[in-house]
Amino acid sequence: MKNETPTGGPRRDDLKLSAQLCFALYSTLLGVNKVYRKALKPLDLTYPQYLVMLVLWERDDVNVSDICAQLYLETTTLTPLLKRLEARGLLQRQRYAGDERQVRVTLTEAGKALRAQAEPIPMCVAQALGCSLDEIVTLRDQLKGLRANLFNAD
Amino acid sequence: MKNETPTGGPRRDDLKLSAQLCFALYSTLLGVNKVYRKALKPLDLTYPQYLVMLVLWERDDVNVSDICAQLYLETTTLTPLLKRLEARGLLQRQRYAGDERQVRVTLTEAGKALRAQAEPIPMCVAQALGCSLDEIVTLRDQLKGLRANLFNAD
DNA sequence: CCAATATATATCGCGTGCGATATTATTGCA
DNA sequence: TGCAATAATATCGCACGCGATATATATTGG
Repeated sequence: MKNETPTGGPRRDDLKLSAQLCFALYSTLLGVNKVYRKALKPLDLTYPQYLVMLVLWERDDVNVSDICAQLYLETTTLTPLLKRLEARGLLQRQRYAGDERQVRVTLTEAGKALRAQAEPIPMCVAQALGCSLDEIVTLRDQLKGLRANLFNAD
Repeated sequence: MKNETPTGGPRRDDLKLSAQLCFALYSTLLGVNKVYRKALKPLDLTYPQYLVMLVLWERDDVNVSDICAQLYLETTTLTPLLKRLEARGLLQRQRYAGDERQVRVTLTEAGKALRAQAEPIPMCVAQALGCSLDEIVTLRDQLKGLRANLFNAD
């Protein structure tokens, strides 16, 4: 027995738990965004914009789909976001000569300089999370597993 | 020693872990939305709209701020969402006679009837999550703790 | 070599999600 | 009582996030 109905599917309570986990994820992320919004206000960056900058600070000169893959986002989302960062002078977008379909994204000096200003962000976030390192690591790894399942579903 | 610097703050690696947890949350939720989008397509509901319907199916005739509190959303987000559901004929919004500031939300017959169509949703989601019950419960409860911290941070 | 196919990015439309602000109703206090 | 403070909801503007679709370039098969 355990968690199976006679036909092998999950029980009714199990289904509720899954829905509860999803809502916990949803509502917790609202809180994450709230904390990042406050922390990023001095930089005038949104959380997704900050994620893009993190990618570029780690490795400059990547194409759009590289960023998409790393951040689990669609080009549909990234193209306008990148254009906004370009308009602010933080990065440049230019067609790649070797393959004119690709657009290479590179940091400007202003984009590189912003990294220094972003230094206190992780500390703000760590303090807001306020939970133990062990818990953070476990949670992170469980979420990675969940994410893999969700993106592979169908 | 352990996880403290001489000044008592978190170490550099700890900060990275917090950021990694936040990104895991962010990207996992993208997957959750993806799964719900597909499951909810026959109902023509978004995930937040579905959450509102769940609230109302559980307890009808609530005011806007009740829903806000339950879903961790601002009225700014809910008002337009509720107006869309009202326009679709799933619910009604009317000022409460006892306190004209409040707006009471009640399900229409169509709104109640939609519940039957929503019955297979939790199963779709449970299958997509594809992890053990124990893990789901643990994750859910850890996230609740995290959420409380995040919403209480400053 | 050239047409069919695949790939990379962009455009459009719509629904969140929230900060700043406005509006109306209620409450509290002098 | 009357007026300031508070509360509940709404409006506006902007940035995601993605499905559907378009466009341009590259690749592949005949």
